[in-house]
Amino acid sequence: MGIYEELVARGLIAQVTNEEEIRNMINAGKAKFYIGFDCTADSLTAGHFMALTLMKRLQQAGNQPVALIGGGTTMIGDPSGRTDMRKMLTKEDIDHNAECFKRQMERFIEFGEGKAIMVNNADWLLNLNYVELLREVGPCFSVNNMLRAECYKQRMEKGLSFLEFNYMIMQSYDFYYLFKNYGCNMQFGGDDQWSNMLGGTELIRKKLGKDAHAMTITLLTDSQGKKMGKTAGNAVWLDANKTSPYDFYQYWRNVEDSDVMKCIRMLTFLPLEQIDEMDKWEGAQLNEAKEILAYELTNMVHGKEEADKAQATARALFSGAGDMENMPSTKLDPADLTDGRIGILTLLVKAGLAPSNGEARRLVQQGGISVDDVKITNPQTSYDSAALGNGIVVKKGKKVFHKITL
RNA sequence: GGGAGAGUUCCCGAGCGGCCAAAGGGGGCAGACUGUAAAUCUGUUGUCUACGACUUCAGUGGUUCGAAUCCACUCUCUCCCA
Repeated sequence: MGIYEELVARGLIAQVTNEEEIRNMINAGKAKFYIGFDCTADSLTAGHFMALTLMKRLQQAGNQPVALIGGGTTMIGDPSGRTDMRKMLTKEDIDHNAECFKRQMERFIEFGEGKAIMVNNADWLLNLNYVELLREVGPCFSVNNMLRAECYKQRMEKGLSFLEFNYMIMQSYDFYYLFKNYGCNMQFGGDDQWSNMLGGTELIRKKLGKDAHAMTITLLTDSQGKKMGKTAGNAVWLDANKTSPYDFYQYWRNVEDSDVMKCIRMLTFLPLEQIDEMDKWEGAQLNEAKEILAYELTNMVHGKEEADKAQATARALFSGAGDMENMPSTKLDPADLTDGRIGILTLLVKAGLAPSNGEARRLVQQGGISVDDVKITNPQTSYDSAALGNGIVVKKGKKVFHKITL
């Protein structure tokens, strides 16, 4: 089985420009492909994860990845799937973010001589001259066609600024530039990028008379059709400081039944035969599949040691015995105490378990808080430094455990 | 540039000058039930020194005993015409 067939079997491929040619190319390891990453934050998210694994799979098959940091395009803002404008970042921020991205990417793909390369489109986009650019690529774009593109259609009612309208042109120019200067012959991206990517292949065809290819990855959505990789609107980060390995593990441990196998298939590197076997599992047995999913992904992102720790901690917390060492914890400052005591509400806020005092109060009153396995219902409850000295375990709801020490 | 309309809490979306911290839905959080699942039912969802107090309805200023509601100007967005 070639890599292309494997990608199909894993359900990763959404759309391709020319199936025959792409299959031959990537199966033979002849593709030099790029994936663009807009660097709006200083860490990649679980949403980028699939793109990273895809780069890895293709690299393993002998293809050469080009990781494109969108230092230039980030300054425009991709309108696909958005209603708000992105805020413009400074050059320093973008450089910093790009550095962070690269470090994270190195866990997945190998950079270096003859291996993967990283480029930043700020290097060529920022110095473009408006009139020159218009004359160079302007004639190759049909406004009529662009307006028909799905990503703009959705925005025709909500409003679309000229700035954002140009995003497709910038992305197309990237592909054209990479094709010409780096011999990059293929682009990958999320399925929502399809029209932007076609803009690039069209531009290359019109300017150079050559064929370039594009392929989109199925977006990972849950059974409700929402993009995965977010909890309550917050991204699940790949940076351990922003989302702890334990939380990362728990995110995947908690996916719905109907999504586990899809995630395992699309995101892990487990052999397909094994996955096909697991497909037969149902009911409570899926819990095992979730554990495998969580472990595999944590292992890939944070390494074996962290994955082991996260798994041990999770097992301990949910089954009652074993290693509780690595649960998320907060160390209080003596200054947080008044007269040597701290109230439960303040404690919850300090530990980040509740955003406000009122929220903390409600949690307590509704019976959502336990301390050292004792349910707390009185908001006046407080703890002294002696109790805190030994460390206490606060449980919020059914799944959130947090250790407090002084 | 001319004309019409809109801006409400995390999101969508009601809102008569006082009974509005603001209906309803979604989402979130918690409780029950469970398998760390889903579905379902219940509670809750501005902040606080919490049977009370304080700050919110794009912004600024005004009218009024009293404004999310009325007036003026500003900003942003949508639609129609150019």
